Amino acid sequence: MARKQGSHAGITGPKVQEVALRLFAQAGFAAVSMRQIAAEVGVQAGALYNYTADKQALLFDLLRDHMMELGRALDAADLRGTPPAQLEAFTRFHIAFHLPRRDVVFLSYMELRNLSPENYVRIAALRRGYEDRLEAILRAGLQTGDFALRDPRVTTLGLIALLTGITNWYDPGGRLTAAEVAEVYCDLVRRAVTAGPDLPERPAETFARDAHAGKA
Amino acid sequence: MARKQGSHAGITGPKVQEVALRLFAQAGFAAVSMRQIAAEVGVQAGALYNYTADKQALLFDLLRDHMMELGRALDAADLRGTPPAQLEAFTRFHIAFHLPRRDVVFLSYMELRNLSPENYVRIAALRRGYEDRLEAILRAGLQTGDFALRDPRVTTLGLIALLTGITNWYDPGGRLTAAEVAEVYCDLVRRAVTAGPDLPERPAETFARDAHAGKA
DNA sequence: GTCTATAGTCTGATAGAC
DNA sequence: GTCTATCAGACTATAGAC
Repeated sequence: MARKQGSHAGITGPKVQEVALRLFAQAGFAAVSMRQIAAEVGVQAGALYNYTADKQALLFDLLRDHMMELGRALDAADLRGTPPAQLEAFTRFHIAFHLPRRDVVFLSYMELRNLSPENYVRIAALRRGYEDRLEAILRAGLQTGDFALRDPRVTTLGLIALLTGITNWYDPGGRLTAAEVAEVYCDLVRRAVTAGPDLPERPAETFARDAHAGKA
Repeated sequence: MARKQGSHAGITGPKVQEVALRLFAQAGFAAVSMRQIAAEVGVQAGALYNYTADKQALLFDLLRDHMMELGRALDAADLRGTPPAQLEAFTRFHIAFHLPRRDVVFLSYMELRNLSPENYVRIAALRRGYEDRLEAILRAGLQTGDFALRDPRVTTLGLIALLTGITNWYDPGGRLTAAEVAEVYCDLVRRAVTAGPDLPERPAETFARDAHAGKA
């Protein structure tokens, strides 16, 4: 111990990402200094620049890696069956993926504004791709008549906000297990969009006059 | 014009709050300097300290004023009638109040971590009071049999996340008017919690074993 | 790959003139 | 109530020794 110098590639690199993620999530990107990160990693500030071009690249890499892992995990998930079955599978996938990653989820929403314009566009495109996967399920269910909803795009954004919001309050040591929370939310999501005999009077898609224009 | 000195109480004071809110929301509390705020207000940095004890008091005052105005506005809203009517009124109120205040809503979620512990407790208590108003409506609807849901507390937090999420994507110049968005969300909220003849098999409140313990 | 040292700039907050 | 001037420290990023 007490080694003050030497080569640690393969150890320091991942540790920089880990520490930066934790500190950014706790205090905010702008509030965390490169010296703080270096101190927790166990090196001097200058050494960080062997692993990142600058502070903002550190943030971008964290967000990009998160979004790409999300996409890969969804690809690997089993989202077959009828639209209601797909919706339940998506709901459970979203909760299961996001709940253990509360730090980076918080970062993904809070620190987009600290990305450069080009980097922002890249992250936003990845997010849009994920949203589109849910929207496709909702549209399929409209076609089959399983779902009744006024606007697939807005409903998509609403459901994702509903589900992602869990990460803001969930306490692993709290009253409910993650599985119990997932049950509550599966119910909410399913009932929010399911066509039922009690509510036939409203048109399914009142505001779809420009549904593919890109804007929400 | 070109006046460099003089007394402007009653003008500068509110302007400091305005500018601070806008800059904090745009760039984050930690990323905004007192000099930046002063420059946009049109004074020198030192003059700000006539209006705030320090930078953090500026943030706390913004959040406290917002939460107290929210409470007063809800008190003034017409939330009578059956639980379903109350729920629709709450939904419309929440959207109407939050949509024109996107900056401070964003601040209220993102910058809680930059409050001192005492200040955090005060803001959290105000928020909890607001959440409890919705939870009371849900519990009333469970009693009357109008609503069916598994957990009033979790459902409350879910619905608030759903509704508040609108502020993250809504574009006043976009495809939908605020009134149209409100219709979509009224539908989602109502259907998510309404007891219907199609879904009688699930218990209304499976996880309520500790519903008043304080933790979600 | 990590160290030390440093350049150049910005920070929150205060003091005292007017 | 606002100004100017200033303190003491922190910041990102780089240079060069090892």
